[in-house]
Amino acid sequence: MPELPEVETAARTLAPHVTGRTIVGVERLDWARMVETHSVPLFRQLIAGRRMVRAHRRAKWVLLTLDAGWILAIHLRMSGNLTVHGPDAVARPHVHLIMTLDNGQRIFFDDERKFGRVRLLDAAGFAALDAAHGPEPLDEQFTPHTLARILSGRRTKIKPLLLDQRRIAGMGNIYASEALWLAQLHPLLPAALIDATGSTALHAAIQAVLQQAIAYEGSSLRNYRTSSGGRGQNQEHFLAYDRAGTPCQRCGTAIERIVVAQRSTFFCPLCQQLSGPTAHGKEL
DNA sequence: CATTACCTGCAA
DNA sequence: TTGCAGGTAATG
Repeated sequence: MPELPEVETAARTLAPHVTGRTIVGVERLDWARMVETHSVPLFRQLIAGRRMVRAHRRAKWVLLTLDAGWILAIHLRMSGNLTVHGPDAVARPHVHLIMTLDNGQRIFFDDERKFGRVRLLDAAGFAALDAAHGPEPLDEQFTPHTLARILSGRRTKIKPLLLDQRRIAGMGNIYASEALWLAQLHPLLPAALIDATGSTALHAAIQAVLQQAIAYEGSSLRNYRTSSGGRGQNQEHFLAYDRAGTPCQRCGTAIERIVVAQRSTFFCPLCQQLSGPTAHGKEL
């Protein structure tokens, strides 16, 4: 499920509930593979008694900064949700991690498909995680020039490149299609063939698509909920994703679905051409 | 580069 | 029953 906007929403809505609170213990942890860095007993022991200093996001990781130099990094993968509940809330069986706080509130990590992961990282571990990811697309340092350098010389198709977390952090299957639609770039266009006009348009499109989605608290298709339990609203504003057969909002042509790098990809065959006057591409 | 694996649930 | 789902890592 979650891409950058959903993870950002999760971190933001979690922050006021966790900042300054202490984790008194782990009430449930029934899926051992979830914890990638430690055995379950050691993990339970290490986070018990830790005070949480901050909740934020890097790439698609929710980061809970703890005292004693630890960072609890949580990846929601396809179906994960982080929610906050009171002492009496009943956790459904898909909740595989429950952390109890010193005020009686509990954090549920609900994860139907069990792909979600948590890591308890020290400073070096976090530095490695950070270094494994490309720039944050909403940072000031991410400029059209940054993007142009990422694209230059890469023979890979633009859509899979946008999904490569080592190149750009946080984009996923929904927002890659949305950004390419907005920038009028064909998903199969080789990255190196995108000219300055195209990379400038793509830069603006990536930021616009992500900022809009954050403003709507993410896209809720199946599983995703905000940390307070609500649905995001951005799915009401898709212009390409999941719109195969419906008219393009620019030109009226039916949106098409193709498979690129094993992922569903949606685009307008008229507005997003591999070459031609609207292609923003170098001559092929 | 493509395929498979990891998991579960839902719709066609 | 089959195919598909917002992600990623591990294989040929």
